[in-house]
Amino acid sequence: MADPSDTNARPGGRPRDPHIDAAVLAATLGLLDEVGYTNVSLEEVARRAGTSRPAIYRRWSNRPALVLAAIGSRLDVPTAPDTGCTLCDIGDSFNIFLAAYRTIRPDAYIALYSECVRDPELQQRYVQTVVEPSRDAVRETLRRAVDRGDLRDDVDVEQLLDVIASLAHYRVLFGQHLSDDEAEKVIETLLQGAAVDYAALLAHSEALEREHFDSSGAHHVSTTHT
Amino acid sequence: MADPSDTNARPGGRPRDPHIDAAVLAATLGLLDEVGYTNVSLEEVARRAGTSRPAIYRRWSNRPALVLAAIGSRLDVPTAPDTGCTLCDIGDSFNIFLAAYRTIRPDAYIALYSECVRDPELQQRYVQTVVEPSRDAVRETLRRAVDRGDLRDDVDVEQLLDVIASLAHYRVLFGQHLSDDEAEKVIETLLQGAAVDYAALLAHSEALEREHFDSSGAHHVSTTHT
Amino acid sequence: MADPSDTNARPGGRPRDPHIDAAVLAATLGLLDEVGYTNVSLEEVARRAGTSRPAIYRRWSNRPALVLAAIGSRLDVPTAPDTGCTLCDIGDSFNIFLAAYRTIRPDAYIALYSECVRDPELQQRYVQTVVEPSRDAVRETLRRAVDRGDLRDDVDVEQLLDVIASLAHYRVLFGQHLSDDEAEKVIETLLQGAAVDYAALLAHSEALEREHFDSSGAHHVSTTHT
Amino acid sequence: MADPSDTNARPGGRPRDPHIDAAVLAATLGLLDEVGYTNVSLEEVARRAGTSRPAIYRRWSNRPALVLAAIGSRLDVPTAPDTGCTLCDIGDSFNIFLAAYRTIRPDAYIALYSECVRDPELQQRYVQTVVEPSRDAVRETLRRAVDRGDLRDDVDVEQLLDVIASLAHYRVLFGQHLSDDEAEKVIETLLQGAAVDYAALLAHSEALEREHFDSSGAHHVSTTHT
DNA sequence: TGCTAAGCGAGACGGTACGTCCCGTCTTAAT
DNA sequence: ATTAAGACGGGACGTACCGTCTCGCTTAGCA
Repeated sequence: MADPSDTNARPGGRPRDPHIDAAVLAATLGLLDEVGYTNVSLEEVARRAGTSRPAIYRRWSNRPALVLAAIGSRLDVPTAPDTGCTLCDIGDSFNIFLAAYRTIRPDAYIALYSECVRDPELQQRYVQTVVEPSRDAVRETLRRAVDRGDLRDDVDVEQLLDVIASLAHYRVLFGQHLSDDEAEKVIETLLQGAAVDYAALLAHSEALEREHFDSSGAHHVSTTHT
Repeated sequence: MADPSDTNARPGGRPRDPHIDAAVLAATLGLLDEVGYTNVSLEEVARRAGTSRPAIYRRWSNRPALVLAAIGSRLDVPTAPDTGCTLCDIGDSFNIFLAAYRTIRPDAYIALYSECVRDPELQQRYVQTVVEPSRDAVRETLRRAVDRGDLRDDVDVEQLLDVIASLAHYRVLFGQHLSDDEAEKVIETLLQGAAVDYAALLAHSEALEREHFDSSGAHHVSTTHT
Repeated sequence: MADPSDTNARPGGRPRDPHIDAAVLAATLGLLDEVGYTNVSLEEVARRAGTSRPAIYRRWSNRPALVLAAIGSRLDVPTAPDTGCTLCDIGDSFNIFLAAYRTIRPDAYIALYSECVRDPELQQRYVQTVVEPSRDAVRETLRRAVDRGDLRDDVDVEQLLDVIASLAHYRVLFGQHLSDDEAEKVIETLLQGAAVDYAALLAHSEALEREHFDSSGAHHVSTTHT
Repeated sequence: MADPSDTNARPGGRPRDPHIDAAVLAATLGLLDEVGYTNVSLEEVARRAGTSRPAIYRRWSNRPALVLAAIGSRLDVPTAPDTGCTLCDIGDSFNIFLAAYRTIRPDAYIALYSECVRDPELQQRYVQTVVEPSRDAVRETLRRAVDRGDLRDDVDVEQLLDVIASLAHYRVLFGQHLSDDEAEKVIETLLQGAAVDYAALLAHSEALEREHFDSSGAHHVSTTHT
């Protein structure tokens, strides 16, 4: 995943110097921390790693691939908490997503991802490296909650995952990290629901739709509601 | 907002040629559509607009500022729907957020934003140009729902907004646009709640916490749960 | 000559601020001394003179015109020495030509002249400002020597002037200023002649020419000489 | 000399494309002929040569270095004539110096040299490329004349060279090329001498000096002369 | 153990685009 | 009417970096 086995189906010839791999990854991370993704130039990485640009290109096909590998080498795999307190565990989900942002400067992810997007394979690797591990952990938490009967068993876990993950990312993206209190409140809303009476809303919606369907063409949509 | 009034509080001096403004914005949008944000070079923009790089720099301080202005000039301000059907209106919220992605290629936003992030002022302008207008429209929808009594009045509208907006962005980001069906399901969860019995969960959580507090120092946290 | 009367046939309107003239010339000379002709930018001149570029252009049509005026304002008109010693006076000629180079850095002249060359009028003004005054002084010296009977009266004074002036310039140009001793030796050669027997050389030359003319076509040019 | 071997003591690395060298030199000469030194922009040279600016900078460190190389590639090395007629050979010296000005537009030399002056190494290369070859040829002519006994053997050949070279340059510089007739007259003066009686002039000068020395302090310099 | 060739390291290349300096001109307001 | 001064449109600069090519050396595997 993080190792440069990309282009490494090598039968014979001179073997690669493994010190270069390590030095390059370290230089990349250092530079990334200091100047941000956009300003990581392979030129400078090579300089710091005491090697040359082609040596890097031989290992990683391009800048995003390199940086992704470097980030992957630093990120550690999160594990799902299991405190017995469903509410606490779910509340902790946000922290799991946010952990990655405490390891690597947040803006790096956006910039990196913005380049990965252009290459399907790279994008997939990004997801596998950065996104999936956290989701796996949270997914387990949610599954457990469903299993315990704490969450409704018709809940689409994957979708709930999306909601939580996206909110975490969104807030980091726009500069306002989610506080624990806010996280708690969001969880409350998600679990309790925002509607006073969802069933009523649904009924009303269906009634309207039916009415609209009946009077097709005519525009006398009566907007009666509670 | 989109016009280059940045540096334009001019008492004397030769006035700017407005044709250049228009030509540059048009060239920028064209290039953006064709090659994506990363490959928009001011060199080429200038070439297509039939002007010079300095003329662009005089109007916009850098590439993200230019592209942001160009995008702003194309994006039109969304308005909140008011069909009388609360569920429909809220369901439409996703579309409002997604509209921006149908006007400009999605990857452009990520790449652009990843550069805006580095400059607080630019970031703010990004938010004002790209993010806020949609949020304003959706906020109105949600407010109206609360006013009607369709949503609980202790709901934090801003937070709900975040949840909806973030999900929309997240899915676009990772390449899987939200279908109408999915949107409907998400709304259902949000409004109805995911928990079987939220009150019970809360009570349990608090019980655990109390217990933990009582036995301070001792680490015999009994993980009793259903 | 030095004053900016170039473009100044002004009947009415707002009068020019004479302080600007002086400030600009001073700024030009200062800059010229510091950074050399090539690096004198009107931008910087205007800045130092506390005025604007158009104000300069209004007075002098371009950079060489300005610098020429500035140099002219510093150069003072040389006068012919008259010590009674013909040899000394002529020897002093070199000093007269070199004086200009001690007032303004030599490389400035070359660079300035290289731009003046492109405009006949400017070139003429350069000659009038920089070249002629010195030549006038030396011409007087030479005339006096002829009048006294110290120089042969079939000597072409203007040509002798060229020889002396050109040597002075040439040596400055190529970085080796003429020492007094060298000057003395050159004068000696010029006055005494380099040939052992000029008449013989002339006769031989004419003989050869005649011979060559006679045997037109045939190539038996006998190279007999002393 | 003319080739860009400046920075080319290369052990490893990709070799330079020699076509670019040739194309750039040709483009430079073409441009030089058309628009003059000052208006030779590396931008345009690169455009015409079908290459890029950095490729030029890699070969020549700056504009004067490039143009000098280009000129050097066109100039051919002059050889000393040896017609047996000393007078003719010497008369031809002017033509040797002027030949360079018939190959490349004269103003280019001034402008080029004015930029070379600022860099000692460049200036030296200018001299080697443009000045020395002609001087070498003429030096040989003069040496031969001395050897033959046609010129006095106490004549400083190098100085005589300076006089001839400087006059040639001076006249070109100031726009009046030396005609053959004028050249002949100058040679006559140089060889025959301008003074009626040089020995007398010298004696008088020395007498004056002695007198001045005797009456040190006292200023009764009697200006007696013939 | 010696030979061959694959593949390595590093240097330099050709080229794109950058952000800036400065030019010469136009415009407005003031005199 | 003409100035002073600000700002404009644009040409060119010198540089950073990209992705690639070339070289000479190292080393594994076959003889």
